[in-house]
Amino acid sequence: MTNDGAAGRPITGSGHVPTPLSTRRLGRDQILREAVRFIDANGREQLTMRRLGAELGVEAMALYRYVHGREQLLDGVVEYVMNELYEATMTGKVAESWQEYLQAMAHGVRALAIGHPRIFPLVATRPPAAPWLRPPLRSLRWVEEFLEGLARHGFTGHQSVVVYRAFSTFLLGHLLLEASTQGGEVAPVEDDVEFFETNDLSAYPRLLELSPELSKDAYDNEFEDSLEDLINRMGVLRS
Amino acid sequence: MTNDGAAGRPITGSGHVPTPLSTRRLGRDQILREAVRFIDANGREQLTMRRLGAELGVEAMALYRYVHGREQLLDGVVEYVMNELYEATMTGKVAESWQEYLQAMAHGVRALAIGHPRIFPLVATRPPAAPWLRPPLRSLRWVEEFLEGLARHGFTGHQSVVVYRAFSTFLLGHLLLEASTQGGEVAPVEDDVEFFETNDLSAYPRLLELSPELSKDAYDNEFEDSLEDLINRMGVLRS
DNA sequence: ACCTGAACACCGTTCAAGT
DNA sequence: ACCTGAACACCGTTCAAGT
Repeated sequence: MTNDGAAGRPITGSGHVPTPLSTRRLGRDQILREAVRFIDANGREQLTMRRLGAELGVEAMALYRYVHGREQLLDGVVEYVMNELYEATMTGKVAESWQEYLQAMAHGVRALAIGHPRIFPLVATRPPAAPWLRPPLRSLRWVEEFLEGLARHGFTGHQSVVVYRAFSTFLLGHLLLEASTQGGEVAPVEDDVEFFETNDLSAYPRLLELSPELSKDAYDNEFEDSLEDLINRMGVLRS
Repeated sequence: MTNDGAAGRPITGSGHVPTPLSTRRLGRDQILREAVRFIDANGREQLTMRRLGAELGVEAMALYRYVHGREQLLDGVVEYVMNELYEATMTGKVAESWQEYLQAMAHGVRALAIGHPRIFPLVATRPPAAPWLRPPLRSLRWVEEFLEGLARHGFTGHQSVVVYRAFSTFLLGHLLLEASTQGGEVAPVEDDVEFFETNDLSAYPRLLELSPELSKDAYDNEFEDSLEDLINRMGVLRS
């Protein structure tokens, strides 16, 4: 598709491999970047070794030189967006209070979930590298830095673990929900239409009564309010 | 595999179709039950139309008479376990207080997650029928009854919606985490070994220091403690 | 060194054909 | 009415072969 024409490829002189212009040499980073882009655009069901190859102007088999297989490719995709998260959350200026710190971390992860709604379920559900590396915080480097930050703000080791656990659970619940309704496999409108066609809500009076309120998008408030609750709860640890 | 021999099948008399004994006639329910059993045993990656057919002593194509395709089959699996949940939580004796009620509901869903750890991710991540039918509570009938129960215990419609939202988020975060470490695609021991072989934790001093505490299984306490917090928070609504 | 062609063992799904 | 055989358009992955 984005193949820039083997026929008209400019040959750049001297004997050796004529590195195609613009299309940089294939490599793990380029592959992962393209995979992320592809999933963002088409959903993870559509991602196929063969299609990803085609998108990069190469046969599927060429990818195996850089990733061990499809599963490892998906792990690589998770790794890729976690690196984005690291850049976004860990390289800015330091927070003044631990409350601000947790706020910044939470909003950073949320931005990832909203920015890549079709990738976030992978971050949330791929089998983790270590059993205690809890989704959606799936990067050793990120978690190390997170614990480090907590320590800087006066948390003991034990307290940090409690915070890490509560924090990851909180993010998983809120963001997986938000991402999966956003990056919906089905367009929301079509969804509703199909739904009311095939389901007779009249058998469910309570749902019928509350469905207007249930349909209201309240993710922003839910997130902010529960985050504040979480932070308050964590404050109790320190007293 | 469970095919009981077309060769030795007993013909039961009069002209019409000789319903095979023990192997009941193929039907949607039997297919879904087998699919659930199969995923519990082998994981959802292994579930294939062809293999499921074989397990039922039939070619894959025969399944299409009862389920529209693989996606619908997975939806059916979710439906199946949600019906189990309904039986488990909604047909017992009624709770005396709303706190007891929420406790019972929460523990019911947790029992589902622990009882079917390899199916729970489906319940948690399949695109929902309606955008406001929030995972992991993926049954109109169940949610209707849940809201009904809240009303019985004196919650207004608006309050019920708030409770439903907080409750679903809570369950999603806690149980998806617990289920995915339990129904692990990789055995936990093998996991740890592989992990320490391929990752040099010495670059992460904080993780190294805290890894013993991080490895501790604390799901029981985490669940009970946060559930209590959640219930307390919901209590504030009513004041 | 890096990519490809051909091949293998699988998929989901359809449809005409068998009983 | 219910199941199957054959076929189609795909997969992931391997490996010897090309340049």
